[in-house]
Amino acid sequence: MSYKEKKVITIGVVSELTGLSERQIRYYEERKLVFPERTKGGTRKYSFSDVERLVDISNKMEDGMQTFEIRKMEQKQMRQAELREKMLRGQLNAAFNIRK
Amino acid sequence: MSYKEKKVITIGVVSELTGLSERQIRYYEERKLVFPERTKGGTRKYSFSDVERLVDISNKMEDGMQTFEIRKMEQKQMRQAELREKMLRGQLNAAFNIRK
DNA sequence: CGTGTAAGGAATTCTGACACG
DNA sequence: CGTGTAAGGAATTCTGACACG
Repeated sequence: MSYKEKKVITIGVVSELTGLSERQIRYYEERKLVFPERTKGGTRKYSFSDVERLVDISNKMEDGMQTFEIRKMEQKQMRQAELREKMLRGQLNAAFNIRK
Repeated sequence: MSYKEKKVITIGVVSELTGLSERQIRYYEERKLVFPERTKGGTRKYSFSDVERLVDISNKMEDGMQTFEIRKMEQKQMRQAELREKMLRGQLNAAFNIRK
């Protein structure tokens, strides 16, 4: 796994990197927008990817979007990405695998 | 600056990532082999690059090398890198900048 | 020299709740 | 709904020191 995806950053540092309060960061987790890992002791650990996501969320919140709208939007993008991949696979199969 | 160089990881996580004890990690800092940053409160923060360096140090220690030898070796590599760059610059100057 | 450990304290994080709106 | 805050406790980290070798 790349460094960008590795969950190693504590919430205090994430707060500094994003400009968000720890309260906000925990709340966005409660609303299923970010998914930190935990140490054995229970301390949250985030990735740089999470930090990017949080900055993105922050911008959308400033634009007046609500958390459930953001979540819905991300899910939609997820579904579309899956759809694109599925279609691509289908075309590849059709092209190379004419007969079963 | 790239994610790899950003100092964001606390010593506990570094310990897990490297397999080194916190004691060892702090000692290698004392011996000038790693240079973490600090939070306002004084907590150490490391980069993924530091983690790589620590793994490297760990291997050298297992090979029976002493901390001062490791430091000396790294300094030598540093000097050689500088030298190579200086020579490269000189050649570029000679090629493109014939007259002052 | 390199590392483990117990010690005491400080910084960091956690959760659940009340508040405002 | 989204966020601030005070509260109490637990996890994490820090430093300086003693120990072994």
